[in-house]
Amino acid sequence: MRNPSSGGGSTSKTPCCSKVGIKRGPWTPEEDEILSNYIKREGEGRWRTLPKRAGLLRCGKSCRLRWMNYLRPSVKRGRIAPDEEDLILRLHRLLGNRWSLIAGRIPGRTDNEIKNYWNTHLSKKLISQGIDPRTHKPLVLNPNPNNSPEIIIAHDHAASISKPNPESHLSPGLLEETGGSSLVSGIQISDANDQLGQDQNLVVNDISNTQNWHNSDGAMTMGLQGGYVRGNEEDYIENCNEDTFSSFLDSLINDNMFVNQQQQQPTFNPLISSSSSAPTFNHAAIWEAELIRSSRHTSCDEQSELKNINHLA
DNA sequence: AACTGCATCAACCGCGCAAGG
DNA sequence: TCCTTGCGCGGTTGATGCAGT
Repeated sequence: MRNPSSGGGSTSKTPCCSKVGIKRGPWTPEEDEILSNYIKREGEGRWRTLPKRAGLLRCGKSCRLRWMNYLRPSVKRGRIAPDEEDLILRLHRLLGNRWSLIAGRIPGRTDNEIKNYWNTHLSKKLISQGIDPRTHKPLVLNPNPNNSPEIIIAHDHAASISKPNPESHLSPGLLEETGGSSLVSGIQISDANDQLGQDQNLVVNDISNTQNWHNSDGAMTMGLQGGYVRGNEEDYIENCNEDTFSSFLDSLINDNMFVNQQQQQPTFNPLISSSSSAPTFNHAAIWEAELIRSSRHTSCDEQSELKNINHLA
């Protein structure tokens, strides 16, 4: 499948994958059975040593991946249902390419499966609808008269593809608004070329005045206006808990939210807008930071969280 | 039947984070 | 405080199957 010499954790961090004699490529039914039986007997974990203990000529990472994405009893096989697709779309708009978080809210689906489905189906679907799959905002036609029509990414895409500024005091994964317009409403579209550099300076040097955040995927843009005092941000984050966080996220993916917004904004398109009412934005900003912080520690609460979205899934 | 191009998805890769020594 | 180890994540690759010619 791949060149064995090229990879597999060539660094010291994952030496197991570079060992000679480690099998790679597709798993055989026999290997699946060995792995399944072993994990059912001994439980998950200790992936690094699991292959040796189980008698498999695989690296630990490969075993974990196979179990997580295929062999786990809870993994649901088969096509993504329309309601699941809808949920993925909403969650992606909120969370960006945080596939594990998205998968954690769709029972039986794995991050790998959702990621693949997104890349092969949903992103193309959105593009065909004139929506940037990364930002969930409308693609804009480049009015360049010299060339044939060209689709370019809307204003804030520069932020979505740039790396977090290490000097920023925002949490990793958070990026400041670098585009040319406010996105508080989530539906305001601006010229892709306007004043990018100026805004970048604004962000770096005067972040306290920046009114909008969005994450590294540009998926969730949130205003800090409307009375939110940035100095209280840390308090908010420190005092929040997983249950409240879960409730917040659930509220964001709840149908009622979109219904209400449509009532308030007749032209509102839930697929392309990242908007919400101002109070929600304030909370969203807080929770986005918390989301980043907790992104690697949500599994322990996922069961309870899943209960909260059963009505959606 | 043979070939080509495209779509799909399982699996791999490299990186970052957290925990422990 | 530093280093090592283990784990998990998102991005990417490549084998495979299918449709079209």
